[in-house]
Amino acid sequence: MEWEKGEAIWKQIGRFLLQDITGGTYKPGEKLPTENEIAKRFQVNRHTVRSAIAALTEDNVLRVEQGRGTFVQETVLDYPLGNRTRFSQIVSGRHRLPDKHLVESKIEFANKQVLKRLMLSGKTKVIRLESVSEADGIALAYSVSYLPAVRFKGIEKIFTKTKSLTEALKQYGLEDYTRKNTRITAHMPDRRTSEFLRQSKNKPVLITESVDIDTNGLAIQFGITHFASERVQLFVENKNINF
Amino acid sequence: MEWEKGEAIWKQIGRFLLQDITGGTYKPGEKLPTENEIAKRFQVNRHTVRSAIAALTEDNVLRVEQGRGTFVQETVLDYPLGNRTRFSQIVSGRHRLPDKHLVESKIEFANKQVLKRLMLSGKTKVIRLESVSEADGIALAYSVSYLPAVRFKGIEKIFTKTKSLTEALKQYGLEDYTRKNTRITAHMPDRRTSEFLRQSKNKPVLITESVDIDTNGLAIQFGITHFASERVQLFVENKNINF
DNA sequence: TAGAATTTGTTCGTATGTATG
DNA sequence: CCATACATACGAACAAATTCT
Repeated sequence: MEWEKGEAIWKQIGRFLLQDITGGTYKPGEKLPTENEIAKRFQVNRHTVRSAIAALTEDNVLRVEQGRGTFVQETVLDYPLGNRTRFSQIVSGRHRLPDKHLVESKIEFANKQVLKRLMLSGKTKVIRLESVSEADGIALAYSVSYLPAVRFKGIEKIFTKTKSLTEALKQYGLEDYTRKNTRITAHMPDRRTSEFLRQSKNKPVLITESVDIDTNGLAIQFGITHFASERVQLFVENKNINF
Repeated sequence: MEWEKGEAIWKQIGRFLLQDITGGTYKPGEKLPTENEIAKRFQVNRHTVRSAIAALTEDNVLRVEQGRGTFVQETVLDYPLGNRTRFSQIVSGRHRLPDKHLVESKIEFANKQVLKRLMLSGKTKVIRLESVSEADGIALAYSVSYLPAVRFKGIEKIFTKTKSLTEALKQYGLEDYTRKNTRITAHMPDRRTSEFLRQSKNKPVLITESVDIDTNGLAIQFGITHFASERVQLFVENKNINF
């Protein structure tokens, strides 16, 4: 291997690695060879390789996990939290192919939390929809939604066909709805969640709880969404309104 | 132990436990006796105790951790993400006593990420402030802030005295500033962070990255805040603006 | 780092009381 | 009076997570 003079070798190695990544030799999420192997390939000391990796880590191209290896950083999806956030629109807007499939649906009595969020009371039946959202076949989120059962009877069938809650709601005459507010927490995933997201048990999930309301202010959906923290970051754009 | 007829035993046990909690026998964050011990105390089967605990967990009074025990749920602080979010105001507004103390401050050259967020370029010096935010003496967040060094020279001294960034900035003639946007992610804490937050290594942290700008649109602060996910939940209130 | 002890989670089975038609 | 369903309560055994040594 010949090195250009006048530029640090680690910088040149960094460029080589970057080419391998952009060229597709190492794909997002994939493990790079060990530092020793890379050092052998370029005929340099391991420390030189580490400098290159450190620079690429700083630039968010690589991610190093002690004891495991070096990985190509997955491109994280910026998920805006607005009052008109629609999953499919966001993903398509990023030139990625959205998909959302139903995992399970059933009708049950609402518990206290669901009742409160849907602004209901008494013994009320709700439809519980579980779904997994993907972009380019990679799982991004696992959601549980609750809708009033009387108003949206049979919505799970339409949801399965259209793969979109927005579309399904249209069939019930709901042309428009907005998000009231969103609560954000972080937790370790339970087994079910980490399996759906195909994400390590040791990586946390970002959880949003939100309520959608129709134009009359009636609650139509209470949703709990578990985002794979590895692949999604939430984003709040603050409108510059001075009160 | 005598049980009232006409009401399930587990419901009565639930009330006893709730009294112990509201009465202060078990304080927020504290561990309850084991299920077996509680069962022995009330002379019932462990399952019966579990029913009572399950109900209190549903009501967000208790929190159960497999292998560790049952704990009194800490009251979580709703932390709104708005363009005028001020830590001290939020905490005082919840009738809790805010405190924010400086851990470390130094001047260094900005790295790429900081340069980009502060909308700067070239080799620029920034002030790096590390601080821990508390409410009633309980750590809620650990923050790292970067400010342009030229403009805010010596701000760490004023910050230490006033314990508030807002106040410190006023001394530099900045009467007002707003938050541009906020990025939210979740990660496992490094050792330093989990020590500052006095939170288990196995509990995630909620991380916000945000930029504050002055009334002229100039970036004045880039901050990375690590919230104890156990004790804080973020909150986005969606303004109901129909475009 | 390997294993024991502790603690909660899950799944059997059994039995009883109560409400419903 | 009977059949059925459901909630309650107990007991035992084992699985899974965590902590400590």
